[in-house]
Amino acid sequence: MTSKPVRLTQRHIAELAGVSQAIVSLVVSGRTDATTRVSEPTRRRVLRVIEETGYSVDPAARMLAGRSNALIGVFTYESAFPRESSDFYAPLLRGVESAAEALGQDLLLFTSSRTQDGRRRLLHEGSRLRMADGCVLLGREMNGGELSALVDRGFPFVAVGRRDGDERIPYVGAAYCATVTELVTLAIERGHRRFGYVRLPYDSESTRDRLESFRSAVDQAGAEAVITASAPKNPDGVLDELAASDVTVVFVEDPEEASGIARSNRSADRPLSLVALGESDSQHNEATPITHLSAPRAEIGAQAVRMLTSILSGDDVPRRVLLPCAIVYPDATLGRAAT
Amino acid sequence: MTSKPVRLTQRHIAELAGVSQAIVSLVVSGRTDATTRVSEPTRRRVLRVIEETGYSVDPAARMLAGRSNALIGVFTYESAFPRESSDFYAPLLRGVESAAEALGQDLLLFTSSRTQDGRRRLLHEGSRLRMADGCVLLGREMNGGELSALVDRGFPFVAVGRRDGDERIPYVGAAYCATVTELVTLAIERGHRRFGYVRLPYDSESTRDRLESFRSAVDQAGAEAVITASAPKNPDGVLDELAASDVTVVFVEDPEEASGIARSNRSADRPLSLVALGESDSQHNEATPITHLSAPRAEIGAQAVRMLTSILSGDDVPRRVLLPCAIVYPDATLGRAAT
DNA sequence: GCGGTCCGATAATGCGCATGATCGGGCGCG
DNA sequence: CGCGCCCGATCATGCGCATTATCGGACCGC
Repeated sequence: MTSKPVRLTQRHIAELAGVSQAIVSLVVSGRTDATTRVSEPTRRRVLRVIEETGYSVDPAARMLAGRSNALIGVFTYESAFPRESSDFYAPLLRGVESAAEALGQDLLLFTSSRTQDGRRRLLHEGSRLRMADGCVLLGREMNGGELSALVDRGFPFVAVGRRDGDERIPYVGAAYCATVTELVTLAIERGHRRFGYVRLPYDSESTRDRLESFRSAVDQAGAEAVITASAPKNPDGVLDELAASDVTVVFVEDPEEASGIARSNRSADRPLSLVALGESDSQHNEATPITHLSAPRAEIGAQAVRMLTSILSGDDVPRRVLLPCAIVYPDATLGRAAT
Repeated sequence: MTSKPVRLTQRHIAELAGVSQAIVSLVVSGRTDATTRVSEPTRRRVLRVIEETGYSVDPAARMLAGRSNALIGVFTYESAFPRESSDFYAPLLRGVESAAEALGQDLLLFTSSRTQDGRRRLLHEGSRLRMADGCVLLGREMNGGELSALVDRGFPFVAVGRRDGDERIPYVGAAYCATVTELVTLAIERGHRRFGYVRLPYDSESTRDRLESFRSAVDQAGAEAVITASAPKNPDGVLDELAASDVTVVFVEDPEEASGIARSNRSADRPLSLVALGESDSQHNEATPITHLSAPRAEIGAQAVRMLTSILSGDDVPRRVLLPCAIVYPDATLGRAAT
């Protein structure tokens, strides 16, 4: 049963309705230009035939003929539907989807990109990026060179997350900076003077951003900062190390790790104050809340899509946007320092 | 700084390489037909120019010219990245993504045009369905008429989930039937004779499927079935009602509801045995496991994509597939009936 | 009655690519 | 030397649509 579908075209519709193909085109695209018009009876007749036949415009042809196709590319450096760090992608994609929906755009997920040690490559021979009008880029880490190359080629895109390497790169990110400073200030107010910081092992704009804001805020307040590396498997070790440094409050970059540390911490002799500089889905389910910073991921995704469509339509909009973060449970695990 | 999008075409490449456009086409599509050939030096020259310029083919044009584009459409009746029933879509999409990746296909998510009371419409004027080579359909409920219309138009697609309305509809689903029967048999073995069943309020193939298998398996065993409606807000009420009917084991369709009922149940005087006929993500985090049935969602999604590509390449493959479910924690909440 | 105007519809063209038809030239063979 | 052959490359066309230029007719005012 090999189906041989006779492709319906505007020409067919035109014949059935007794008009020219051009009229059909005008009707379906709903254009009511000053220079071109369709009489009401004709329009109705065409619409009726369309309805009866179930015709729909061939998007490829429309795109080729010069009109954009309302196709937004979504490139994720890792799997878009991961089992693990779903708390990272899921809210972003939710935002992307809802904005795309609101704008009448479809989403093109580049799943076919060849992979190099688990990560997808943005540019490679036969890249299909151009299939979309423009592209939203998602990933914790991105290759700055690739982004610059994209700019060079005039391909419209928006990165999600701060990318300061090349100033021509448009992005939407989270204003970690301000909120981290705010959190430090809060801790100072509550009497803390020695700050621990558990940092993530990799070095991206956002990690740097957070660390720098932390450092400078702590310095500014004349307090002390003790930076230590992440050790997800060994929360006790991290805590011991920091406690030995006499810190009274710990800032943890990775929210998952923060959960582990929080658990150890609760059973410690003298629990430290704890702040997570991020948010994981599991934190919602957690019985005991942690004071943490929350990036507006859904909003960031949505904003990225909106920025992209603005760019595509030639509007002159700000191309580097940082959205404010929230402080969740400010009183949960950020207590007063023992005096 | 409005970028001048100088669209690179095969003609440009051709000029730069000093050949004709046709040669470029042959090189990029890698066709080595018997009738057309390109000498090695020429091919290399063209490839070099392509590399230097970063050209890649315009998919719309290629599509229009009749070649497929390795583009798989994904249509979800609801949001693809929902906050709520993410346990439904997420594993399916994970499977879809991984299969697409393995097959070198990209994914086109139809997020545009949400028209009828929050549900997306599959067919509507201006549908972009045809931009994809074929389409995978996801959703708890689908409009059978629309599916038939798709078949009529010869559009290649595969539904996820059993759709028996029109026998021409290809699908990949879960073999609930066999596993529900298995679970009933297990309960019988453990001495249960009066079975409660908490059903979902809507009527789709899968709910019907489960209920019917339940009914017939219980009948077959000469046991009694008590069917009651879902009442997610009132687990105590449901339990009381069933306990009053002297049932000793309860089958709950909705996994979320099952969690609620399980909680009430544990604190009851005489806990009933409990079986959930589905799986939610929250069940993984739950401290106390529930005996439940698990549909291989990721595998179903992957299989749907594979079936679609097979159909597209004209292979004659089975078009209605049900994948076996698993029974998880068979001993957790399905105990022996009090004698 | 005639030029002018506006309305409604059509003809013609090109978007970028794939592909069958065509072409030219080098070479072997008789 | 001439014929045919095949390799390598080009030409020409059409996919379905949007769009511009064009056309014909009804209607207006003078």
